[in-house]
Formats: sequence, structure tokens, C-alpha cells
Amino acid sequence: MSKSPGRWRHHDTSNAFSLLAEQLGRRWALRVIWELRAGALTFRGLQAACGHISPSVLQARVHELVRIGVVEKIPRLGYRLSGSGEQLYLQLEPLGDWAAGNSQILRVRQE
Amino acid sequence: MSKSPGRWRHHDTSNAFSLLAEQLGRRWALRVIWELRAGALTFRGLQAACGHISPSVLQARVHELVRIGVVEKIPRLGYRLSGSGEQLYLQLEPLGDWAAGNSQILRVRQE
DNA sequence: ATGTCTCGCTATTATTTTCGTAGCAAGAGG
DNA sequence: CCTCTTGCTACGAAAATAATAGCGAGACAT
Repeated sequence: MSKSPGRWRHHDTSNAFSLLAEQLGRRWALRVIWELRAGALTFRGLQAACGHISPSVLQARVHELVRIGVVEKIPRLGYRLSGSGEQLYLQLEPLGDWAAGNSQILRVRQE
Repeated sequence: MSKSPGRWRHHDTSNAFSLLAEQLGRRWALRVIWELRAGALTFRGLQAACGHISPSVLQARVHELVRIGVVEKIPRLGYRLSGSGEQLYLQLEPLGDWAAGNSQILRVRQE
């Protein structure tokens, strides 16, 4: 992919989305953001909030989220959403509403 | 998990979201929904739209999305978003805006 | 100083998922 | 008959995830 600007006619929404989807389309990524919605959590607190997540995967996910600037590490409190991370969560919230509206389907078919 | 209603104090948003996140947090799941946004695509068309996705994974993802009622199969046209699938996409669209706004970060850090 | 917490995290091995490629059966059209 | 595209499956290799144990550092009390 070229780095030259103006290569994309209108917005780069489509390509940008696929990059984002690649990050969020990893196990626990969405969940981690979701669990940080109320505020900072320690590593182990986050681990507990997610239920059964192995620390190695949590470490990997958290690092990736830090790298894309969605999550930041704070000395004593652990991890929390960054500014853009909170914005991302706000865009994520409607998904929760959709999920609540379609929870029947999600629950029944999960097996 | 009990099937009894009223088991969740307020909404079941949180738990419902984690179920949804489990489905969307698989590789290509978000991307597939995204690529179907403009209308129906054949299996191979969808494969091409996603770039490099192996047919076995695409088949698995599409099946899962059909099972949760987000995508439906049409005899001649291939696959398209269902009613609730389109609603889900509408909730997904803001993510594209966020991604476009933060595309710098996403691009630079992807390595 | 010693013991005992919790913390963030790493190491290791087993299991699951995804990839990449090849190719099949069915249908359309010639 | 042939050729083409379709949806899709099979299979071995590679990568991601799971599960568990445990380490080193810091806080705190004794």
C-alpha cells in the first residue's frame, strides 16, 4: 500500500476499518475494552473481569491495545482506556444494545 | 446459566455483549459483515473482497454468522446481511469513522 | 530482617484455530 | 462433449490460544 496521501478518493474508511477489524478480531480484544469501560483495572482485576482468560493472551491483547493507543498503563492503577480508547468504547456501546436486543439468538445458538 | 428471566438485575447488556464479542472476536468476522454492507456477494466474491482469506475459514465464519442470524444465504446471489445483520452493521459503521480518524496509529503500528 | 501478601508478568506445554493449496461436484453455456 | 464459474471440502503446516505453574518486585506487618 502506498503511503502517498490522496490515494483514496473520499475517506479511507474502508481500509481503516479493515485494519481496526484485524485488531478487534482477535480473541478477548473487544471484551478487554468493554471491561475497562468503568475505569482502570489492575492486570489481575482485568483477568478476573474477563472470566477465563490466560495471562499470556491477556498480556498480548493489552500490549496490542496499548500499541494502537486505545489503552494506557498507569503506574499504580493498572490499565485504563485512553482518550481515543474511550471514544472507541462509545462507538462500541451500541453493539451492546444490539446484543441485548438479540440476546436470545446469541444465547440459544452458542452451544 | 439459568434460563429464568429476571436473573440479571438491570439489562443483560454486559453479558449479551460478551457473547457477541465472542462471535465478532474471531478472525474475519467483522470484515465479512463489513464487506457485505453494500449488498449480496457470492462466496468467491466475498473471498475476493476480504483479500486473503482461506475458503475454509470463510466457510466457517459465514456459517457462524448465518447461525446467529446476521447473514442469510440466497439461492443465486450468494450471501447478504439479514435484517438484524443490517442493524448490526449500522451499529458497526461508527467504528469505521473512528478507524478513519485514527488511521495513522493503526497504520503505523501494524508492522 | 523475615514472612506474607498481591502485583505484573513469563515459561512451558497442549490444544485449537487459521492458513495455504489443491481439488471436487454441480450447474450454466456452448 | 468441453469449458467455465460456482460453493465448498480435505489436508498438512503454521500460528494463535489455553491452562497451569511459578518468578521477581514491591508493600506491609511482625
